[in-house]
Amino acid sequence: MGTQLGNRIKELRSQQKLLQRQVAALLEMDTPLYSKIERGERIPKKETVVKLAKILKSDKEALLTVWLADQVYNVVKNETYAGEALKSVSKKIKERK
Amino acid sequence: MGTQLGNRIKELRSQQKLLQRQVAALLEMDTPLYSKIERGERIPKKETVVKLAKILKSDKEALLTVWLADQVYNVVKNETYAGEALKSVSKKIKERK
DNA sequence: TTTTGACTTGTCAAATTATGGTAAATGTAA
DNA sequence: TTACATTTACCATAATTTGACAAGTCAAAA
Repeated sequence: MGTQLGNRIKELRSQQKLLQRQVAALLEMDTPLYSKIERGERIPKKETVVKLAKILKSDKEALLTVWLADQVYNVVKNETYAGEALKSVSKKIKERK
Repeated sequence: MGTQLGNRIKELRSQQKLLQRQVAALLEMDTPLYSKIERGERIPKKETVVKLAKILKSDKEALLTVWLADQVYNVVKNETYAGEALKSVSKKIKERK
């Protein structure tokens, strides 16, 4: 399958009428690697997501959120107790200040 | 620091009056490694958690849930948008059947 | 149908991180 | 101190991740 981030940046790239090759160049990576990110075969670094937000004129917070969600999903996707675990982490997170 | 799983198994082990050395032997690992798991310096494999549930006469589901929560927490702990990301993953998880 | 350009696939070496162990240090109770 | 439980420090290896390159597919243009 794909990732939320991959789907989103592909959509944004189309809207901006940019080629993978062009975005890849701005990210200073090669096209195949960028292609893999769009298809969810690779998850980019946080720093790359920040650059992508600028290149694609998108909201940084929104992109970083889906990027993080993709990573969390990877951890829990095949787990029986994913629901309970997520709930418990949400609670713990809220307690931090 | 520490992990939920580490705290829980330490508690269970004390209740059973077992030594780290004994639990480690049953898990077929050495004591320092088991010690690290209790203190949250290492996250054990899923399989190890299942064995631990038997050794410590605990509920398998409960231990696996905290084990998974520890891993999710590791991914999001320093992230600004952790709350939103967790929420989005919870939603996605509920949709799967 | 041949060519062109965008995108994808497969593979690989290098870098990074995880894992599991040994030896030594520390703590603690008798 | 002595004996034993636990922790810390370190290290070698294994597994995973990363970024790159070569070659492939595919669609549209010529």
